[in-house]
Formats: sequence, C-alpha cells, structure tokens
Amino acid sequence: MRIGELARLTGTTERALRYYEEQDLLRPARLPSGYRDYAPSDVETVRHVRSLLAAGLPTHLIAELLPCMVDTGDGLMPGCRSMLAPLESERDRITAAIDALTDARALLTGLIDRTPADDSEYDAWIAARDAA
DNA sequence: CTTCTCACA
DNA sequence: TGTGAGTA
Repeated sequence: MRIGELARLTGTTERALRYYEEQDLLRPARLPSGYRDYAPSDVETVRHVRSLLAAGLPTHLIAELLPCMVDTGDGLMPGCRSMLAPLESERDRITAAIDALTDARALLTGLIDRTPADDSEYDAWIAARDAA
C-alpha cells in the first residue's frame, strides 16, 4: 500500500510516516514510480512505534529495540534481556521528569494560594506593611 | 488526484 | 512537524 492509505489506517500523517522512515523506524520498498510501498504488516509496526513514542522513548532507541520486540497477541514483549537496561534508564528519566514537574506544580500552587482574592486584600496588605 | 523532495515569514 | 512549491 502507499503512504496515503497507511496514514489513514494508522491515524497518522504522511509527514510522520516519512519522518519514521528517515529515523529508520520503517523501511518501505519503492515502486518504480518512486512512491513508497508499505507492507500490510507496517500497519502494526506503526502502531507499535506510536505507542513506544507515547511512552517517551526517543526514535533512535525505538529503532534499536523495535526489531527485537516480539508481538504477543495483546502487546509487545522485549525479545531479549539486553533491552531491559535501556528501558529501565528511560523509565528513570521519566521518573526524574515527573519529580521535576511535581516540584514545579507545588511552586505554582503556592503562588496561586498566596494570591489575594480581590483588590481590598491587596490594599489591606499594603496598609499593614506601611504601618509597620 | 496522489506522492515526492526540499525548503522555511 | 506543518505547509507550500513545483514535479512525475
């Protein structure tokens, strides 16, 4: 099938599919016309790529891991134990990002909670400060 | 009409 | 990653 159909079948854009190829996530054959010729199995491959992308994995890592992934009926399974380390470090990276965001949220919440509800509260605060 | 590559107010 | 250009 050509790029348009694969895009439609996977809910992605043609732009993204060309990008995946550029990142070696997909290697479609070429028709004599120069058009990309995707295999039916690429529909599943694209779904896998997207789920891995959604998990935060960088494309270069997906390119390495995808060929080793085994497709059980319901989901993907690492085909070899050597994939464990990179997956764990990715998870650690995400955990760190979550922690940072949690801190950022706490900071913003603190500022929001300290915001006076109306102008009279500001006036009262200013008056109190000047009095002191 | 569909796809391709390349480039970027 | 969107978008438009100019093709095949």
